[in-house]
Amino acid sequence: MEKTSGLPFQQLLKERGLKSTRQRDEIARVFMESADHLSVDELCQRVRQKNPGIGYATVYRTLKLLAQSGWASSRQFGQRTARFEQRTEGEHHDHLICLICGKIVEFASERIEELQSRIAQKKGFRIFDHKLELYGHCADCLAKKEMTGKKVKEKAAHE
Amino acid sequence: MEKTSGLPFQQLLKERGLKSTRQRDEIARVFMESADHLSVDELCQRVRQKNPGIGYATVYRTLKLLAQSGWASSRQFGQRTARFEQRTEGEHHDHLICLICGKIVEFASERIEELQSRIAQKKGFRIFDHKLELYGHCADCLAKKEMTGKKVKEKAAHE
DNA sequence: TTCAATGCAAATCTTTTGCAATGGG
DNA sequence: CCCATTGCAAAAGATTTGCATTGAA
Repeated sequence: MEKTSGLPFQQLLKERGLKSTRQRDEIARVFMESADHLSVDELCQRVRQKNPGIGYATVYRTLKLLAQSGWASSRQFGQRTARFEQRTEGEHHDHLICLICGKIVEFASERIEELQSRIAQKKGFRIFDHKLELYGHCADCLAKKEMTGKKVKEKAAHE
Repeated sequence: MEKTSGLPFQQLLKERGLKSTRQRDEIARVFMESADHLSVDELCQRVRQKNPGIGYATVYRTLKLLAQSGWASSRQFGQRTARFEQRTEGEHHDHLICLICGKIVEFASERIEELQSRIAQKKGFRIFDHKLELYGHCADCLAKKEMTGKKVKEKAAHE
């Protein structure tokens, strides 16, 4: 399985018959040097710090491009705004999400990764990313549920 | 691990200190006897066949309730409309998704399920549902990519 | 009776698109 | 030059919310 995210951005563009532009390069650059879980809005803000005038639409379009090429991947935990994170070659983290209070706990499992690759291979896919989310009730909310009849107030999807 | 989805809907409501209403009961009933991958819109249509006048908002609210309680789970493949499916006790299917053309292939892996349960248990969660999606390029799109420079037209996120 | 639930419409919010202008190759 | 890309503003949706009314308990 060859590395894709090691290639320079320009090469990726050429590979797909797309043009390299000031905006694309800048968006990609800023994205690549940013931390995890960036929203489109946040990315746009940062890009505009040095390049005012870059449009929201362009950020969306570039991000879509990055995602399709395996450089970025999007998550929508709270089911509102999508958040993007860089796809790093090795490590992944997955998430446990509480349906009541919205708490998110990260975890990682190499074993699961392996099984995933095997399945993908069998189906002829080349996988760049995966998303594994476990939904349920966290320990805290389970405890509260014991107090039957108490209405457990839900926390709004945040962040 | 006790079954939650075996309980009658009314019991679930009482357990959470909520009222049982004509609308809630009907929405839950119709939902439970429907097939997979129902959109909110579709569910609303069906409910209205027998109960015209039930509001969209109520369907959303009830569905949210069902989801929080582990009866329903939502997916957002194409990242547009959410689709809900009943959470059946045993079997799950997961998805391989092509980032270029949008193709979706289903698969199932008991082994992965097991690992998931183990992780959840370790973190104190009671899991009702999970979502596993593998993103990459399908065999077809990989083949097209060989023809470097050809712009591979993307299919709009559909359905 | 009391307060949660409903229905409607308006409000929000995210993401997409049409189109004229711009700029890469 | 030609056509893809951009920016803007408008559009398109999906989901949520405010509020007066209704209805369970």
